[in-house]
Amino acid sequence: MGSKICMNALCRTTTTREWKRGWRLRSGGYAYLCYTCGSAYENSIYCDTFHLEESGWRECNICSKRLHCGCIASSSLLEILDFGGIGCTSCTRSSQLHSIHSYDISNCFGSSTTNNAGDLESFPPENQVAASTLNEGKLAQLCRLMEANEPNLLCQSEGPDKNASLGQFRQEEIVQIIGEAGIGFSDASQSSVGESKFANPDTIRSILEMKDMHGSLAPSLSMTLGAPSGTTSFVPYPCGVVEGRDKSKTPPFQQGQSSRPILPKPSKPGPAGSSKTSKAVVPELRIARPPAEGQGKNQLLPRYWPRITDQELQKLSGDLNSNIVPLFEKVLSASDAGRIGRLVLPKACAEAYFPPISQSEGLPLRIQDVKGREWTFQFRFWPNNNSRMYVLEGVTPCIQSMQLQAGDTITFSQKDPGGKLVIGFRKARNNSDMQEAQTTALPIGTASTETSFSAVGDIGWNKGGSHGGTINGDAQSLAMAEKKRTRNIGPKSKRLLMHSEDALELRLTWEEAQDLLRPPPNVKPSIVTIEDHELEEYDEPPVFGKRTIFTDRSSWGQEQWAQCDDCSKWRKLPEDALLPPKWTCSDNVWDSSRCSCSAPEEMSPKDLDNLLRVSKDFKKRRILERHKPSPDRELSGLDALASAAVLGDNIGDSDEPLVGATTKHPRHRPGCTCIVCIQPPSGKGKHKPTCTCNVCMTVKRRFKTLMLRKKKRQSEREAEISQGNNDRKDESEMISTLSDALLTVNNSENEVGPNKKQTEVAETSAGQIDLNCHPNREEMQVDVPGLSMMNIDEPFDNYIKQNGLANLMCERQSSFASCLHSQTNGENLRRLSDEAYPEDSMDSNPRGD
DNA sequence: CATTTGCATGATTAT
DNA sequence: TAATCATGCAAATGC
Repeated sequence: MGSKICMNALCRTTTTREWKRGWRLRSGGYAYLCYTCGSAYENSIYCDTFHLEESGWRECNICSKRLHCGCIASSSLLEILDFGGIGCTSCTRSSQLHSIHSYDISNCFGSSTTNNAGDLESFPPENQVAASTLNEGKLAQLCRLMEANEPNLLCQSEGPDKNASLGQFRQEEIVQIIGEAGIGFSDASQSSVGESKFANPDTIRSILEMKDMHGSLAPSLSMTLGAPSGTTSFVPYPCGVVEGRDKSKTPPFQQGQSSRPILPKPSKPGPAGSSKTSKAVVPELRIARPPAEGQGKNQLLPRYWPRITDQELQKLSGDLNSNIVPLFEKVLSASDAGRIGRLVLPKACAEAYFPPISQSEGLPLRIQDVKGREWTFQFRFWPNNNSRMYVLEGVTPCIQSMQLQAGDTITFSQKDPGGKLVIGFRKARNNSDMQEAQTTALPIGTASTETSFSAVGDIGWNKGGSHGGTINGDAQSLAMAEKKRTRNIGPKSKRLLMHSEDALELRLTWEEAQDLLRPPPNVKPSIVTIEDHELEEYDEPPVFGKRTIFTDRSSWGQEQWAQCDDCSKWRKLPEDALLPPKWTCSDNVWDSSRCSCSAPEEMSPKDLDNLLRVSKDFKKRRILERHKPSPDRELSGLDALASAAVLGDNIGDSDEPLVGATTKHPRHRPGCTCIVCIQPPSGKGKHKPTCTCNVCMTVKRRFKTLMLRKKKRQSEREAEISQGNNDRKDESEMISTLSDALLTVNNSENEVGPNKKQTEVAETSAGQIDLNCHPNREEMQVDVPGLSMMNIDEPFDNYIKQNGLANLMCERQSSFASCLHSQTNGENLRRLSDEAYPEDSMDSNPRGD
């Protein structure tokens, strides 16, 4: 299994375990969601828990057919591939047939297991030429398969054992594609060994690199990262004899390997212009490049792979008037960016690219910035658990001059030739931008969510940014954005991102987004029949469609409803209708009597209200199904809380105990804004009812939010009981108003207009309670026009009195929690207290304070 | 008393 | 379970 890295610069989670679903596009892009933050994983193609959805689209990992999964009644049509994802059965079968005709790739390129994979000099010249004629599509497929199996393999020398472990199917597929792509090899691969001598990843890589060497095949890679000859003169600190380094774990270098972005591949050129579409959204993908040569670079975690774009690289090379080889990069932690001035270097990076040091004191390292200025840092290490911890000391001035903060990325490159180290940076974008990127860019296969700056502003210094600390307009806005981002993410970028409000929201919006994927407009699918099932096959990636709602009313059967973009009237559609993003009554080809905005709505306001509510319930059930805890993945406390927030009380109302109530809470650290961490140290005085400290105000606010929700749910229940009774309408409207406001605040990326009905449909992505969010942000949630939180002060006080909680604010956290536990109607409060004071539900305070 | 320094700890991730 | 690394923390040093 390969590891995946979250593309979110502030997350960068690498995982091999958990996945969100996503899309793979023919153009070569992959988009899966980080389980941690909801951003897109990079180089991801497979998923342990890949499963067919009740609707939506999937692409065969082998033939790239686009399958409308909604047509698929049985998963027997698809096979879950060893490496994840799906393949249609016809492909898997044919691939197995094809595999016996495989070419002996290694023979073509020399011994794949003993030669250095990238050594183009070992290739017969005719092969190099031949390779340039490789069918790009096939190679792209090959790339995908390779990365599907093990992205890291593309840059690693792996022995046959490892190769064998990748699974039979996968190997066959690789060979198949190579075989199909092998038109270019045909001359040279005479000795076809039919019995599979499967492609070694190195060999595959060599093919890919040959492909890269020829600009015609990889235009976006034309910016060389190494010596254009294919061999490189760049071997930083090659002697690399360092005490304590485990040489046995360091495979030999792959000579002649030039750094290259591995995937997504450039979009296929084609008449359909799909590549245009993709590029329109994200002009240039930020792809992790396999690391350049260096001692132990094969151990470099992909999270540290440089992600400089070709454009940026070109700019940087131009600025420094030298060929630049990206080495690695690191997202700054709070410690790195703090005043302490120590930048912790990833061990592998330090040992790969920095000079070997034997003394803890290390040595001074002169590093140039992109402006040509020279900085001197102390490169040293600390002994740590029989290992070393490498740090760069004295980075504060540099960090400050670059105006970097935790979450930003610092990059290390090297001039070639010369080997001069170059330091650069990339500012992280703020969260809202990232969210936007999630919902717009991902589904069409562009996986970049990281940064949005121009090539000029990306790597390098802010224009006008100076040592003097004066900030010009651009930098000021940047600084403000950064401030905002920092507030949202917090200084502990990675850890605090866990289960943050934004992440939870992203999970939902992504799931919702899945439901919005539609066939590309004006494209007639070809129909393929597999095992008597007709499948739609599209050459174009899906597009975002219009949101519709489904109802599951037993008396009516399942229905689909859509809202006209012009008149906002709701129109009934066939259950399987798929709408384009923009849809109006005039597009209503199913009901000629209601194909005009002048036609009255089919439903009465009352029915409409019911419809929306039923739809919401339907959605809740679906989400509940999805979030149903499994032995593999139980909801953590915050997951459960988020689900509860989304689903109302469905979870909490059940007799089952809240799964994962003993949630792992992020380790409490300074800067953490959770309710635990913002409280005063224990034993330092009690709070009075009138106390307005952060803790009390937060507790109060959260209590109010809970009360509000409870009231809302209660109203809904009552309404359901007396269905059809208009008595509830006023209250419902009030709730809807609140919901609208919340959605407007929280869900701006959904293009939710002022229309109440429309926003209500989008409910699943809003209204969440997050006990770990910043109090200031919560103000937004309660700042509802006409329904100020102040209005419910009274219920809050009453509740306190009724429940004997007058001492609520006076008690310390533990007594608060236990007090709440003792209340009979405190289901929400119980959750609140469990989350707020996990010490009660955990074995101990991890910090022991 | 503030800051720096060196190391220890433990959360997280990789194997 | 091992490795990594972010950060805590106390001793050392400086002002």
